[in-house]
Amino acid sequence: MKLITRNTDYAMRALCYIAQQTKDSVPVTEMVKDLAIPRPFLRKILQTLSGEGMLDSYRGQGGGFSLSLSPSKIFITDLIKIFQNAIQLNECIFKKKMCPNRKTCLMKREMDSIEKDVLLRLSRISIASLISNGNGKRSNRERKEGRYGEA
Amino acid sequence: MKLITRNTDYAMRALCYIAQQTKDSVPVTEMVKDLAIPRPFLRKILQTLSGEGMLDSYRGQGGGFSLSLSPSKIFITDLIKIFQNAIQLNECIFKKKMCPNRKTCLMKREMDSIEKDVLLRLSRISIASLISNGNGKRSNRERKEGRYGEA
DNA sequence: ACAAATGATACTATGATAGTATCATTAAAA
DNA sequence: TTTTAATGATACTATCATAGTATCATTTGT
Ligand code: FES
Ligand code: FES
Repeated sequence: MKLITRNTDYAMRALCYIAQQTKDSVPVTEMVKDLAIPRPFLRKILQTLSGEGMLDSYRGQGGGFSLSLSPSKIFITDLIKIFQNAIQLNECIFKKKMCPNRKTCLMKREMDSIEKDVLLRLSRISIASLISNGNGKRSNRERKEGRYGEA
Repeated sequence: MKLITRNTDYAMRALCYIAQQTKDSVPVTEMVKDLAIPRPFLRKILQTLSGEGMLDSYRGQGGGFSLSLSPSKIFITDLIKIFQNAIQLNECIFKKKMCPNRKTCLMKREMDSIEKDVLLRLSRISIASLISNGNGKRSNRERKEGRYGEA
């Protein structure tokens, strides 16, 4: 019963890391040093993020990755969508088969409600909200713009 | 991202089913007919429940299973504990390794909080609460009318 | 030219989930 | 007492998601 898988989690942290750098772009080599994530795995994750438009990438020497979006506009739910399968807490096994009445099925109703709650709460966690407090310094960009986490 | 796996779900439904029977004990054969769960799988699940003290079992012809506890004292969290691994929504991957400060780690704090919420809500769902309304086996009338629920 | 980076893509490993399959034992009923 | 219908115990298999690895190609700054 895991809500967050490693690639999602790693992605979060990598994005936090990048957000906190002042450089124009951050290479994997550097992240690996600080984040202790297996290099090929992190590379794959970053490539995916790049493909999904969350990161801009720069090839060649001196290249690396930078955020495409403001840290306050990147939410953990975005990453879940990218890296994890269905956000679906229970599968409603007896679809058409036998549940007497899906509209009144308490099991389904409760699960749906819990799921809604979870997603709502997750959808409030942004990169900005994570780096704005305790998890490290704020970026220059944030400091300049006076942004404090939160959407 | 699944909160409830099949064995937990099947267990819930089987328990609901048993709770609704008037007989002293319900055999697997009968449950399989109505619940459309693969027989050997359901058998395994019920054996586990029996071993865990959720069901009493009666061997031999005319045997079967009956609830050991009142339906209002069987909660979905009990079943999750029995059938699923750790209830742990995120794994806190960077344990002692690198998280600047575990006490202030926002990621961890948020996840812990969400997890607590989910468990609280799940801990309120009992067999009794599920059978009190529309759920569980189809009534004789429904069976006669050939109604197969569905939304 | 070389070194340092990403892009693309295919492959492998592990573990959890979701089952199946058998044989042994018990107990009611014929 | 034999048959039959049930559970007990236990081992096996299949599938899928997660969690990675491994290579080669391409780009780009020095
Ligand atoms: S089982 Fe899916 S709606 Fe009741
Ligand atoms: S990463 Fe586990 S506490 Fe911050």
